[in-house]
Amino acid sequence: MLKIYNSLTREKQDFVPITPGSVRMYVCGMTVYDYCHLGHARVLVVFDLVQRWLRASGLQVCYVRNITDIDDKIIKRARENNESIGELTARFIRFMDEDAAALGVEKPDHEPRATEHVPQMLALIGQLEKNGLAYQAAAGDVNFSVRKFPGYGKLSGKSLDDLQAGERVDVDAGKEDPLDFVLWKQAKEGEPFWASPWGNGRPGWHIECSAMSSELLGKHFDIHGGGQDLQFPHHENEIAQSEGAHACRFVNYWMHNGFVRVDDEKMSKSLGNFFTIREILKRYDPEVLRFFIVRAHYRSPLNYSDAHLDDARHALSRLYTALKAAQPGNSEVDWTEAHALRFGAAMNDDFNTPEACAVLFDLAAEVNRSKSAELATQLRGLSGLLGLLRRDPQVFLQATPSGGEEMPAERIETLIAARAAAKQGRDYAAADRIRAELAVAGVVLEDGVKGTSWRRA
RNA sequence: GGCGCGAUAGCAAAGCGGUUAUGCACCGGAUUGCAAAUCCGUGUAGGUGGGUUCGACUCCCGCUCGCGCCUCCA
Repeated sequence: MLKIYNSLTREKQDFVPITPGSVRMYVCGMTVYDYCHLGHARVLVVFDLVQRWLRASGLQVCYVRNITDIDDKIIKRARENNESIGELTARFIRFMDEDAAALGVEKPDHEPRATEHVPQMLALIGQLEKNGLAYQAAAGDVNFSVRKFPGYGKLSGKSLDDLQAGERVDVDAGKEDPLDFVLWKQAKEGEPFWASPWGNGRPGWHIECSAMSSELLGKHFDIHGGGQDLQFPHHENEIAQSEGAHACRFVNYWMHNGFVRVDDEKMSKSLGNFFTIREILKRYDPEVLRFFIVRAHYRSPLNYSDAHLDDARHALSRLYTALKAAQPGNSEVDWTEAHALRFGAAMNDDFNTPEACAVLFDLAAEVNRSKSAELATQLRGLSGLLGLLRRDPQVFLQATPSGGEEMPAERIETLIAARAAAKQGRDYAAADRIRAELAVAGVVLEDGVKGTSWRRA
C-alpha cells in the first residue's frame, strides 16, 4: 500500500485514488523566461519519479505539468531582449524540454500553457464573481476576497489574522483586504492583453492552475505537487479559487518537494545563487545529476556542491560496474525476489528513494559476488524504475562530460595496444609508463582475463 | 513577530524502541607482474539537558543552533 505525505494534513496517509486504478496528478511547472536551474531540475525529477512509481504500481496515470508563458517577468524580459513574448517563451520551452530529456524525465501527458487557456480562466473568474468571492477594484483589477473564503490558510497553516500582523504584506489601496490576490490584471499601456468582461487585461498567476487543472483533470483530482515555496501563497490561492468556484473538494494529496541549497541557503533566482542545469551538464553526466537528486528524499533539503556531485558519480559508477561484470537479461522485474520486495516497500513509503538506492547497492554487491544474471537483471530493472542504469555500462563509464577535452577513445585504445605489446615482452616498466600517461589523462585501466578495459576516473 | 521543518559517524544520507542501513573517503587482508575493479574484515554515529521504559539515535518536554514560508520564486 502506497503511503504519501500529505502537506495538507502533515502526515503520511494511505493513497486511495478517487477512481480505483487511476490517478490524476497536476504539478506546477516552469515560468519560461530563463534557463532552468537545479531547483527546477529537482521538481522535474521528483515528480517524474512519482509518476513512474505510480505507473509501475499498475495505476493508470494522467500527469499534467503546466507552463506559465505569460507573466510580469516574461513581459519584462521580452522587452529587455527586444523580442516578442512568443519568441522568448518558445525558446525557453525548448531549452526546458532539452534539459528535462537529458535528465531522463518522461514527458507529462499534458503540458498546458496559460496563454492557451484564457477563456477557461475567465469562466472561472466569472463563477467566483457570481459566488461573491471576487470583486473588481477601482483600478480595474479583479481580486479574490480571501476573507469570504472559509478555510483560507488550511494548506500553509497560516491564519489570516497572523498574516495581517506580518510586516511584509503589500499595501494596495484597491484591495478590500491587503491579502486579497489578483485574478485578472488590468492591462497597462503597451502590455499584452485579452478582452474580458472586466476590460482588457491578463490573468493573475494563480488562476491559470485552477483553470487548467479542472479543464484537464476535473474539479476534484488526486495529487497536486510543486516546490515547497509554492505552498504559500500559490497553492493556498489555488485551493481558494477552485473550491470557491466549484464548491467541492479540489485536491486529495498535496506534495511539496524540498529546496536545493547552496551553502545551506535556498537556491533561488532572487538570491542569485543558482546554477542552471545546462551549466552543470557541461561538467557532469546528466545521469549523475539525476542520481544526485534521486538519492536524497524528495522532502529533504538537498545541498549542492561539486564534491557532492563527484560523490554521486563514484556511487553511480559502482552500480554500473556491477552491471558490467554480469550479463543482465531483458526480462521484467521479479517482484517476488527479496531485493524487489524491499525496493517496493521503500517506494511505497512516501517514495523513499534513498532507501530504494540502498537496496540497489546491496543488490550490486550481491551481483558482484554471485555474477548472477538474474540478480543483474533485477538490478537493471529496479534501477530503471528510477530512470537510472538505462545505458550500456561501458558507455557510462567511458563517457566524457559534454564539452570536455579528454583524451579521445581511439588514442586510448592505441596506447592500450602498445601497453599490451610491452606486457607481452615483459617490459613492465614501459607498460607502467603507459598506464601512468593515461592516468594523467584521467583514464583508469583495468586488466582482466578478457584483456584490458578502461574507464574515465 | 507569526507559522513550520530539521540537527545521525570525515562527507553525504535512510530506517528503526533492543539485532549490519547505504554510498564516498579511510584502515587491514585476499586478488594482481604492479595497479584498478571486486571480495572479506575492522573502525568511526545520532546537538544539548531532563523524562517515559527492563532498554531510546528512535517516544515526550525544555534548551541551543540551523533552515524555510509569511514578497516573485521549483
